[in-house]
Amino acid sequence: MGARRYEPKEIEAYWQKYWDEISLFKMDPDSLRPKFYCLMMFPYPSGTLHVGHGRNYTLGDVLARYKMMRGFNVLTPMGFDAFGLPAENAAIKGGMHPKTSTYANIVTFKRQLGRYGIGYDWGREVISCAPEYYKWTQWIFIRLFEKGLAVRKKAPVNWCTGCQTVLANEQVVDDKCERCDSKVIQKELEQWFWRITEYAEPLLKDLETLDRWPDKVRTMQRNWIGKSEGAQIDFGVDGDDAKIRVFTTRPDTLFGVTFMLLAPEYPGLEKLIADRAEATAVRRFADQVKNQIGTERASEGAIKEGVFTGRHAIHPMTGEKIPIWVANYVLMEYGTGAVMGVPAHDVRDFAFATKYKLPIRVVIAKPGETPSAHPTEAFTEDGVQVNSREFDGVPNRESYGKIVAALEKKGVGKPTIHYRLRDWLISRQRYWGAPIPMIRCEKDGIVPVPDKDLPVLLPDSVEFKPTGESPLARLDSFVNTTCPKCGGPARRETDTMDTFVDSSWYFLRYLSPKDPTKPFDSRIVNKWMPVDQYIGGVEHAILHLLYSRFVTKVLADLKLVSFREPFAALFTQGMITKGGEKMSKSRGNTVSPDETIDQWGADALRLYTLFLGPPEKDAEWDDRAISGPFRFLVKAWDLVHDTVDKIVKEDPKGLATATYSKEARALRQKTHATIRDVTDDVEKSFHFNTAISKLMVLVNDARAFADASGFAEPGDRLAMRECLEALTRLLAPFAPHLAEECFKTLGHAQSVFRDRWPEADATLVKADEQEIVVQVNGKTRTTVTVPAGLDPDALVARANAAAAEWLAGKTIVKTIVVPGRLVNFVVK
RNA sequence: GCCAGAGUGGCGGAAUUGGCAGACGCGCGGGUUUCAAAAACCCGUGGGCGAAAGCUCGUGGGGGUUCGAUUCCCCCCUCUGGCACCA
Repeated sequence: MGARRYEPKEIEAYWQKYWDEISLFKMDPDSLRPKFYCLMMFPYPSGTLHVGHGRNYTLGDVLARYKMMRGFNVLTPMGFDAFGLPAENAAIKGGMHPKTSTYANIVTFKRQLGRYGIGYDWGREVISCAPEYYKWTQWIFIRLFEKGLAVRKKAPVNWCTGCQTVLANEQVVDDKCERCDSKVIQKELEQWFWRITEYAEPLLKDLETLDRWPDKVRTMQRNWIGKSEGAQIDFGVDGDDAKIRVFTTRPDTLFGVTFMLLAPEYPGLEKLIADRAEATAVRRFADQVKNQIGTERASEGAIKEGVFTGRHAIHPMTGEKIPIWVANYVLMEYGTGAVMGVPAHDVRDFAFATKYKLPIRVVIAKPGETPSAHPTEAFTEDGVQVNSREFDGVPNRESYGKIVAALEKKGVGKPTIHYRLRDWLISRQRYWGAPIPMIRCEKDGIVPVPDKDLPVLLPDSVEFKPTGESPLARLDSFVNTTCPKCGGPARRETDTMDTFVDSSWYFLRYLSPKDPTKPFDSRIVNKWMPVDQYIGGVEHAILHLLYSRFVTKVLADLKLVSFREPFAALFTQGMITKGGEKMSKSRGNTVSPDETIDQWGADALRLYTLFLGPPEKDAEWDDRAISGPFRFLVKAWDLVHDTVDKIVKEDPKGLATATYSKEARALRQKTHATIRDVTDDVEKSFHFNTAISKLMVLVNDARAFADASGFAEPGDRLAMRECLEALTRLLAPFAPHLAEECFKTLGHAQSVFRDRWPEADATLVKADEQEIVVQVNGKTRTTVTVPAGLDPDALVARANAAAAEWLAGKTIVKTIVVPGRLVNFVVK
């Protein structure tokens, strides 16, 4: 029986304190070792952690500890995305001031992370709501303003009726607020935007360089940016000097245009209809459509409706008169708000034309076929031009460019690219965020706060009930100021910034968290960035990751950093579910790490979290199943403590020259195969679940060996010692407390994390014997155990003998030999 | 609708380049121990047939390629995620 029982409570606090004392997680700025920047998405400090949150930090901690053992100078910082609505909403409901509750929650989070045995370089902690941090968020805002990338403009914006503030496009899901699920409506407001659209092309193109990001995330970003190539074409208006510019991806269908469509919000609409008999009807229709929201209007299922404006456009190539309609399915947000209607080759236009009995003209046909004069559906495939004058007979892929060239020559069109991406609306009419550092002066207009006056402090005492206007606007002492240019009376901007601004650069601040003179030190940042491994939830696939990439590119263009992508590798972990649902306080299905640690210990919790399944996938939490990993820890502990006295005196130098029994050789083989497998699982795929299962197998095998051996032979003692030395190191990133304790038991004086990860000996990984599958007609009948590397003829002979029962009376037509694997006899 | 990803025992999940399907763990059944229970340990555990040896079916469904398919190809079904009147 074990000399000492495994008691997690007795060892975990000790080692946590010890790691702190030796500054295990402190990055060494002067080290010559290769750097490894291991970053986990910093959390919003809500009430308390649950084990679902814990998965993210556990993964990062395992990686950080592993990389330490591989000889890297590891940077693993942590901080808090501390501005945000939940704290403010709680305060409104009568809770504490957001600042008080946020800092209290941070204390809780840090304590919980500590109990997990998760270590960080806490000396680098950043808290986004601290003035020392948001000073630099404001500083970055001003740099963007100076570059013309932070602009105030009037636009239709998303307004969350629950949060009483505007939202970015990315924060609206199915017409609802991503955060609170309230209805989101459109409002025409003047707001601050960051012009991320200026970077649409590099944001798209550089995705190609991110080969260590999940394809899924790259695809999502690509779709979100939504590039489409086409042409802009100008149509004249009959009896008016107006021009209608359309964007189309199908200039090859130009000769099939039989009507024009305008969005109800089209700016030139009123001028076009003012003197027309149809004006009243058009206005009524447009107003009605404008009042529809989101999916009601803009979804494929929605009914296509429109009205004739009484006006005609002039076809740029044929001079034909084309009726102009207003239609609900034309969106002002995309393209120019005007579309050319080609019913023969666009399903939407076809539906519209059918409904309003508009002409349908086929201009692309399948080669060799005469198109129907009355098509029953839109033909959207490739073909050759017909009814297209000089382009007839040309395949549409070729005519595409030729038609654009012809338009260009006439000065009425040119190739164009459109993106779906919208500018990033960063204003928020709420309190708990970084104030936008701008001043409005009647004389000088919008003026940035001078750098020397930063930060613009967020005042503590404010009545912050949401009214649709920023709470700061009601605080005269905040609003009233003087113009930095003319010294006259001026008013401060009272909106605060979207919290995604705070999180779009925090990974840079970790590198000089206390620097009072600048947001980050370019020299240090250029050395440490990009992040070597970023770990976080897939819910940030677009929002945070796109914004961070954008800000990085802007900083690169400002010559403040020398890299254009912040995260070289990204890992997105899956959710942990309970009862098939996401863990959340409101569902009441959260599992507390504190209680789990009280019952099973931090190492068991970590191990079970990792053992649930591959970390990129969602996983279902089963309270009972943690007993498996716990029992494994007990077995590993007992194995070390039961055998240490018997093996400890052996000199490891004898390892290479000793003689080994068959069993001892098998143990050595298992040890080295496990080193190889666990290393591969960690290194290649983060598949810690299989790594742990292999360690379980090793412990089971080693236990059987220990029970059978009296350790009288030096070979047995050496093989066992080798196994335990490897086991404790391999286990260390996963179960660090237990590993440290066992490492000490084995006689080591320093931390296992200051030791080296074991190396597999390739010659020992190979087993002495192999079990070969013997098949007859592809069906497994038996197996034979043969010496490794037996020549094929001898192998077939052995297999033949073993399968005699199934081969009797048959003729062997063919024999398939896969060395080291199987022999298959094909018989008749 | 379009684009990804997935579908394997009662459950979570394993399976190099196609080569013993179900590793490892939970649960379950039986046993040891105990006055008893818990814990621990040992044995068993995909379905069907069989006393057993063994046979047979089996990785969402249907076809195909192959000596051999969870793996490759075609068609279909279901689920998850993303996009969705994007011109």
